[in-house]
Amino acid sequence: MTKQMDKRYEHATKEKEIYSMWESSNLFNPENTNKIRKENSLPVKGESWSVLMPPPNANAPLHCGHATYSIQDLYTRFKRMQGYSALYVPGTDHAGFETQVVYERNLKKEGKSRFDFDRKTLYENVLNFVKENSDVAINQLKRLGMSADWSRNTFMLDEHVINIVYETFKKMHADGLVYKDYYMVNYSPYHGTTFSNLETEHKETVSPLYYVNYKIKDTEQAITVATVRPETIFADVAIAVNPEDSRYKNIVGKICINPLNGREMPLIADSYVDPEFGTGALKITPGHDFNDYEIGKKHDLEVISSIDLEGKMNENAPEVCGVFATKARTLTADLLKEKGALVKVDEKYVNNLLVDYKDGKPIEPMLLPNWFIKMDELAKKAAEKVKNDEVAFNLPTWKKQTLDWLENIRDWPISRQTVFGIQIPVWYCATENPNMRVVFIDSNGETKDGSISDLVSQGYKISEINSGIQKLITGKDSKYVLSVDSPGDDYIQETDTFDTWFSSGQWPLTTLHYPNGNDFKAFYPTSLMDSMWDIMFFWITRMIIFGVYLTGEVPYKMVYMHGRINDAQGRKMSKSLGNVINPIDWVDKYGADALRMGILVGGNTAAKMSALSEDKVRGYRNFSNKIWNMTRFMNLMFDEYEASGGTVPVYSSNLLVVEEDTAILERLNTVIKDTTDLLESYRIKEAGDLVYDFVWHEVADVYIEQVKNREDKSIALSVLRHVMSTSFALLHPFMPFVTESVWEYMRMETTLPLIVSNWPTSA
RNA sequence: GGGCUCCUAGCUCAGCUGGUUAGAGCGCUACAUUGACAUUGUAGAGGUCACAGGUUCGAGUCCUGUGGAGCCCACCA
Repeated sequence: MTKQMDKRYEHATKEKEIYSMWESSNLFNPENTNKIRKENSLPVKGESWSVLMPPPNANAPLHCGHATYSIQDLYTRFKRMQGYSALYVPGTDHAGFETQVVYERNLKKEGKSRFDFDRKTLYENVLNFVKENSDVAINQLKRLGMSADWSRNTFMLDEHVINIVYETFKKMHADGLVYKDYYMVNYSPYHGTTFSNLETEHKETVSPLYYVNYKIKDTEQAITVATVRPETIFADVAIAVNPEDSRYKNIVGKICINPLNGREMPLIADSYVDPEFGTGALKITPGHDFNDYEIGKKHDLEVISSIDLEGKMNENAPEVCGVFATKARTLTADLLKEKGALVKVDEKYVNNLLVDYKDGKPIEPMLLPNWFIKMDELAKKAAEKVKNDEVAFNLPTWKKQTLDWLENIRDWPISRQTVFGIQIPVWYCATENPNMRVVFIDSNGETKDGSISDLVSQGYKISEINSGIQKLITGKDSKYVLSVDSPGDDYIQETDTFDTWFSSGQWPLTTLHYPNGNDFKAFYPTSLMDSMWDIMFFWITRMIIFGVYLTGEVPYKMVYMHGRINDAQGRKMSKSLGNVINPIDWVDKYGADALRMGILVGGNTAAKMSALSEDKVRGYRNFSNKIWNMTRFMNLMFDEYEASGGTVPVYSSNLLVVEEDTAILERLNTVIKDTTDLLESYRIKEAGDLVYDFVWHEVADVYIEQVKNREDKSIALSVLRHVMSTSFALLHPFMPFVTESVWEYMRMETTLPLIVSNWPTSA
């Protein structure tokens, strides 16, 4: 008699027990599982198989999207059972900017801001903030059943990670791929940092359109220009019209007068200007507009800035100097009106305002010195690999999109003005760069702002400046030394940090300890990369770029793009809709297996979206219970038969089976083959559906009913045990907990846990 | 403006390279339930596969167009 089974499958207690059994037996570690399989005479392939976890934000709870990590776990379990040296490498991210934003919100509640701290203190505070709850994500991932090797857990700010990132930067610098330049960047005065193009959005906004007259020099004529940003007129340097525009042909080449400051500006012709739009005349402000900057370069125009880094008007706009740009807009309009230059205002004009993706706050295009990576050569090499199918994609569209992006790539601005991140390893000598501007908190707690030479002559020591530094602003041509540690007492380190994607783009290298680590040798390139399509360009493509650049190989052989998990009605989950599902709630309620099945089989992970409903998850909870009760019933039959003196032989093909047995065994054989093939071709849903249907509607509904009436119980039970244990093994990657739970009730000779048992093979 | 995807039962979706009476889960209806499971079983209703053309012996599946939904990229002052 085996021990009694509960009437129901109690997922809450079972899942806890099972996971700690796996963990304490070290069954997620490929070296150990290989050893165990060998000891048990199970086949071990020499080959390794690996997948990296896209690092969730360390201290934030998981959202439903993270439940898709089940895909990674599914394949790890599948490959582990097939005898590969299967490794799932976990990790968490510092999520630099994201985390800093959250931290700053907390500061705001305390009535403080980032400006109250020097750089170092602020960094330490944010890091502690992250560390306080750094295991939130990890513990929840364990609840989902992730069989990741936690002994290899990597944090994005681990020392070895930072070192690799530094080495890469040095190599890129040595290869001439790094440069510093003034560049029109997406600057957010609100966040105090720049954003990459990928991190900005356009938001439809009603903005008044102002029609402004610019007088033409030595005539009574004027040219009218429409603009939504009159405050930038202070920085206007030209007016452009389309060369084909007959209305303006006779005035091209003349000089017009800036209505605010009287600057003499050329009237130029450029085909960029759309004669149909507005008045057909465009003011050119290279200091505050991306397109104008390009036109300005083409026509060799001066770049003037009228807005500073805090979003306030500067000395080039004396009438409104110190006023925030948005406010200055109406003030400037009033000024124009006074001067008789304002023709009319269209109050209902709708345009697309550039904002940041995080808070939707306006972006100010600004000319700032920035560190860049030259992308053309890097992208070209990566594109070649993609073109040659050195990496596979689960859908052809992802290959196409990757190539499109790689072929139209622009240089990558990698400096961010956030504190929480990996500081760029560049140092500036104070004496060689006397004009660098420094903002720092001195030993009296006062914030000082000025050029380094002025501050030194006021008696400040470089050491004092260094310890209280907040921000260093250097020019494009400032002299610098590339170094991780300070090259001397006279040096100040660059305060900019790397874009988070610069470090996470090297995730396959950092987690595996490139270039000399054992894991790098054993597991690179990895086998699978699974991610949602929204970070295709941020992350997936950049990992390819870094991987190819440093190792000559794409860091993974296969990219599986999964879709977004929507609510039951197919709507995107969002706080404002109030339809956000906490995945852990459903793990509590229905079990991790049920949630995993809801994602993996209830929807199609490869589709762009997939709806997740509570009904579905409940349905799969019922399936868990079905599995449990099938096992329970099999045990009751075994007990009864054995109590009457019978013995059930281990199944073998020599058994004298009847027609009913042959039928189910043949089906089992087909199911093994099809499930394996479907999984190998990444058709997860179909594989899961197949086993689900077989277990419930063929084994339980039909075969078990037949067994009830069988006279030859020994044969029937032997076949039943074989069919059940085999199909539960097929189900294990989908529903690891319940299948492992019933495994010990299979009355088999082996005590080997299912997780390291053999993947069934068809006859 | 450029590119892409989707439209199959009340709901959420499968149907891969075209081939028997179009499938699943949930929901619904009726019945059953004295060896496990009511988190159960059996049976059933329900679809002119968005629409219109075309290719084909044959189209949900391929092509063209129309309508609807959505996504990505770029962005007009």
